[in-house]
Parts: sequence; structure tokens; C-alpha cells
Amino acid sequence: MSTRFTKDALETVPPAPLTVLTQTAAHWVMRGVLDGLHRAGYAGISEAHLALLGNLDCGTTKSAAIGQRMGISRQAIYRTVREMQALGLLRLEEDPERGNQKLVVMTADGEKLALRARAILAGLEQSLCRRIGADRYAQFRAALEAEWGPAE
Amino acid sequence: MSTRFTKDALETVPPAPLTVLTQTAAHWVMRGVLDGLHRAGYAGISEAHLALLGNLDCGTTKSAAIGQRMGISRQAIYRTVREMQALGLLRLEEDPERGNQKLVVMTADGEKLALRARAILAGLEQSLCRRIGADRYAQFRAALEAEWGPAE
DNA sequence: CATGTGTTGTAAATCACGTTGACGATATAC
DNA sequence: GTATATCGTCAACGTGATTTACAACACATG
Repeated sequence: MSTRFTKDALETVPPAPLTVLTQTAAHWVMRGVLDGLHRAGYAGISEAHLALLGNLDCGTTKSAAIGQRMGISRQAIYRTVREMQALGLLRLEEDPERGNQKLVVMTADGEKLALRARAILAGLEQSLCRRIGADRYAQFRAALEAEWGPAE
Repeated sequence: MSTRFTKDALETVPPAPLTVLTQTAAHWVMRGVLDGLHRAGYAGISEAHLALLGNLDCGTTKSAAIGQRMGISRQAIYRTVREMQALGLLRLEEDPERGNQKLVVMTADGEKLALRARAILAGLEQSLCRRIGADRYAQFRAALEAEWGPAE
């Protein structure tokens, strides 16, 4: 492990800018859920998979709509969908009406994984809530949903 | 531009999980500052550069300490430092006492860029504050600093 | 009906940013 | 003086995104 750090003390750091704060938070949450899933036996699940899963709770959509919602190109989605399909979490269905596009639908295994992920996330949120206080946490979440939540 | 989206309507989306909320927020802030810098004429500045800059406000440190603070390997920092050095934003100084390690110090151009970035960020925060309300924003920031701020 | 325009799925090359592993040089503790 | 740890440096690699390209289908308009 010649690549990691050990003990050295951190120096004094002035107020961290919002850029690093938000990124640290996002990384913390993502890492927490991902580690929880891996510990629960779900190997092979990556950040991209989990992100896609989070934007798929709505059930079934065409993959381009997902990409649009996530703010990334549909080509990026495509690879992730393929990978999750190979893992047996998703299925691609032909749309009988629009031969143009296909529908992304979760398999039973996919649903089970999503359920598990939500449980782990709930645990993380609870521990976070306990640490920073209930109403501060409520305002934190409210701010997130107000600005970056669905149907802004 | 066959890779982007145009008008399509977004479908109904249930409550977004904290994973996507935090990631969306982080992406929004980072993108905002980065776009502002590019519009201001600072080309060639990447996300990694900006992130490094945010953890460098303290003035001068050895690069390994920066990596430690950012939670990434010192090898990852090294490349970014090199790039910013090539852009004339940073300088690597030999530490006369510890021949072992070097000091990362900002050039005048670097300071100017940092100043500009902070100004853009302040503008973003202000507009955000105006949209979601002052005290909600205050709690939002307080939560971020309490949990993921410096010297937790 | 024919034709242009837009959206979708698919594929490949490339880029950005991180990791791991390895190595020499220096600092430090025994 | 020898063992151990840290730092800087280099190379290989993985992952997740972008860009470019193209064929197929949808739809509006002539």
C-alpha cells in the first residue's frame, strides 16, 4: 500500500468553498451506498449503475429520457444500460408502437437491488440526521429538493 | 450536434434519492464556476484544476498533504499540479530543509484566477440564496460545513 | 406520395480523472 | 548503520464521460 497516507496531521484550512463541500458530500453519499451494497454481496455494481438506478425509480422509460434527466449524453447511458443488462438488472424491450425507440425496464433482480439500495441510503441519511440535527437536516434536504429536485 | 437533446418533455419523477440530489448539486456548482471562468477567458481550466485550487487557498503546502485533504492519491494530485504548472498557475519549489519534498505555491496568475473563481462562486451562491430563501440557504450551507467541512 | 427534418439506438475513438504498483531519494527511529 | 516511512515521480490501467458518425424510424410539410 505505498499509495496511501498514514498519520500526518492536516493543516489549518480556511472556509471550504461550496464547490468542494458539495462534491465531498456527493462523494460521501455515493461511496456509502456503494460500499453497503458491496458488503451486502452485490459485487460488480459501479457508481454509474447506481446513478442510473436512482433515475429509474419511475419504472419504465426510453433510455434517451434518462440521459436527458441525468444531464449526460444518451451514448453514455447506453453503455451503462448494456452493462446492467449483462448483470441481469435491466431489460431492453422493443416498443411495439414506436419501432424507433426501446424501453428500459427493471428485472426482478433489479427491483430487489433498488430496494436494498434505498434501505442502505435511508440508514445513511438517518445517521447523518443524528449527527447534524433533525431540523438542520430537514432544511438541507429541502434546499436540495427545491433547487435540484424533480420538476423544479 | 447529434449527441444532445432538444425539447422533449420530462416525465413525472418521484422523490429523488439523496444520491442524485447531492450529485446534481455538486455538478451544478462545479459547472457554473467552470463555465464562468471559460466565459471570462480562462480556457484550459478543467474540473480537476478547479478542485485542486479550492483546496489550495491555504497558500503553500506539499502536494501530498493536498491529496490527503482531497481524499485522493498523491499520484493523482501530481498530474494535476503538473498541468497547472504548465498553465503557469502553480510553481513547484524545492524545500531547502526537507530535500525529500517540494512545496506547491501559486503564481501571480494563479492568485488572479483563484480570485476570479471565488467571485463567480459568490455570484452563484447569491442567486441560489435568492431562489430558495436566505435561511434555508444558511441551513444548507451550515449542514454542509458541519458534516463535510474542514476539521470536522 | 415524396421529401426534409428531428429523434433514437448503436458503435467507435478519444478524453478526463482517478487507481494501483513500483522505484529512488530522503527523513527518522532504533 | 540499518530498518522503516514518506515523498516525488513514472508507467499501466480502469471507469465514465464526450465527440463524431450513421442507419432506422417519426412526423410535418410541400
